[in-house]
Amino acid sequence: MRIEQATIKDIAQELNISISTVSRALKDYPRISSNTKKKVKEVAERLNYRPNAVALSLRKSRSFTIGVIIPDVVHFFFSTVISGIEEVASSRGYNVILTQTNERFEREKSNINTMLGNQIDGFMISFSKETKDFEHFTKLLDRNYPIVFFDRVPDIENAVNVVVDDYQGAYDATTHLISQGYKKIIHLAGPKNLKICFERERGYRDALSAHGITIDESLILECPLGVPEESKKIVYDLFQELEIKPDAVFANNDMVAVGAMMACRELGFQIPKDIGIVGFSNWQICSILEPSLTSVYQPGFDIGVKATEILLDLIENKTSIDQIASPIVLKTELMIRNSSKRLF
Amino acid sequence: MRIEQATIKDIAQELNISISTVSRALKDYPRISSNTKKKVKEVAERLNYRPNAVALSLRKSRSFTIGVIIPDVVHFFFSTVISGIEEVASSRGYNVILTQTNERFEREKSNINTMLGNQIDGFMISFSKETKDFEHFTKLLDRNYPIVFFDRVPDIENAVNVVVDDYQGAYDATTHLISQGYKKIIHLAGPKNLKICFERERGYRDALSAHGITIDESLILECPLGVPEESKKIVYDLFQELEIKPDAVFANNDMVAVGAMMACRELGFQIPKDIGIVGFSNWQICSILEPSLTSVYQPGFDIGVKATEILLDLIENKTSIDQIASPIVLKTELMIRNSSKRLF
DNA sequence: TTGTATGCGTTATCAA
DNA sequence: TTGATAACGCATACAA
Repeated sequence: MRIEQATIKDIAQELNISISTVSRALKDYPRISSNTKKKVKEVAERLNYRPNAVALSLRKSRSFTIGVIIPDVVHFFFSTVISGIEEVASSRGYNVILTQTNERFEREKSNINTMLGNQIDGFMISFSKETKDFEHFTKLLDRNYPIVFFDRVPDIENAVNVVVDDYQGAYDATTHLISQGYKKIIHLAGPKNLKICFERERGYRDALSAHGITIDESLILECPLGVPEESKKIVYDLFQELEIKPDAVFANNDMVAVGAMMACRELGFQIPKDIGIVGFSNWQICSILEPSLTSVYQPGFDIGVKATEILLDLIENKTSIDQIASPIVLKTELMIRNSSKRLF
Repeated sequence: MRIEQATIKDIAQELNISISTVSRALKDYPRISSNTKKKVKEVAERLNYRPNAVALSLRKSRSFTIGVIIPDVVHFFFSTVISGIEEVASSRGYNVILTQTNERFEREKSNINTMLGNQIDGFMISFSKETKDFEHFTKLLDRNYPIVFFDRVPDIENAVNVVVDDYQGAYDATTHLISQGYKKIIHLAGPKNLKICFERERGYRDALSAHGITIDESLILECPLGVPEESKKIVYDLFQELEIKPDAVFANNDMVAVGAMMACRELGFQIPKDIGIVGFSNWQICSILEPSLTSVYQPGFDIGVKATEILLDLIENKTSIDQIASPIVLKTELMIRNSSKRLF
């Protein structure tokens, strides 16, 4: 049933030499005759020998595997991050084990536990929306277990965090709206326990203040689910309520922005003439929508790359936690499109 | 540096009993006194013992890990499939190792090789666009190695394939366009070496024939890249060329359909009045676009679930290849939206 | 230059 | 009911 992989034992038998010689010959140890090396390699080739990674893991207590824990694979941003992770890991000879938590705290904990049993060399974690307690992380960090957090990062000591500059991204987005003459700007916020969302809101607030606009708390609305239907309803209702209508929306993410667009459309407002809209994430859909959606680009792939490089360096002791200036903050970029371009 | 996990040896020492007794107690072997069991479990709990999965793998030549090989993680369809895979695997106690080929044949082969060294219990594969030679698959299949192919499946003996009914989906889509009064229907096809694309084209052709429409080969255009820019240009150029303009587009996927929409918009055609458009995959964007895009829903999550269930059953010898009626074909569903609704 | 023996953590076989 | 030991595949300290 299972494949019969050749082992160094098979090679040794075939050549009537010891397995240690084979082992050494395969790894080009200096003190092995080149003749032996040649013969060993020939047989290895012929038997299609591949080192048994499991045996190696056991021997070295290292598995050359990193564990990735994310809330949801089906999410454009996370999938780009995974892509970056996979790219670096694979090029440096590591495997990637992937699990999703579906935004559940319990699954996050159990996934970590399973992976621990699998001797993985380190974790890359973006935690779930439910996660409010970080003990399962600190327990590992205390024991010096290599973990790099990305995007959804915890505010705890010694954590190595890789994030995008959510604050600056939000600040730029809001400033852009202001510069286009929009004055009464709604913010559709995300769950506040997520630092990223908090930071985006902070950027929004600071941008308003910096431009002398008083912050109107009733214009900051939380969209915990982050789906278009939700934000559509919220925006729709808000517009019905208010006498003086807002003239712009800065959304915590693109899906939420889309909901806002839908609401505006139904209410008969023109975008960007009556209402300006800016999203966050710069998903593929942004350029496809009509009007195209201005959004803050988050370098997902780069986050994956950067975070993985750091993790592997930690694992291979090429660096240590105290040498890393955490958080590592990657730049966002405001992609200005038609949904917010009122002045030319 | 690394975590010091407790082993059965530690438990044995603490209780002054042998490791075999500990091993057996932990697994509730019948002939172990319940007193011993209780003590062992207590200590295990206290030391936070977790069985070392790597040692287990070595011992059993089973890793409880399945390898997933896909072209690209950053792809809505594949990410939904992964989600389904992860769901089933995790609930049945398996890990998922993920690699992407980036549509490269060489990476496909090397990824498979790496995973083989990792003692993974089986493969789930959707092959790359470059893959035209299936020897790396047949070599494994010949040795009875468990593989389940999904979506992009090879036409080889003994392969277990899980696909959606691309033919029927395309047939339904085209029939729908015809029923809405569209007559001159373009097909934006995918690369023909992919069976899924071939099947979609076949469905298109058969639907036309079945309704007495002669197939015009000049209306079948290949969009190998499958990005909006490409199909936009192709459609734009075609419309410039032709005297009698086509009145509908059936696209091989949603992105290609979006390109067609863009072209139509620029050419001043109204959708769905002048031109009807139908895509394939039913991405999230479909309902967000203006007009919303009619598309063929592919049950990605279900594919992942079904394929994984079969793979795990194969691995656990709950079924055998000859008992499986391959291909397993999952139903598509035409999601009719505004881009093709001309009659009411 | 090569061989022997040990151990990584676990299960299974045999013996007690 | 329990214990000693071999084995899974490999790397390596120690011997030769």
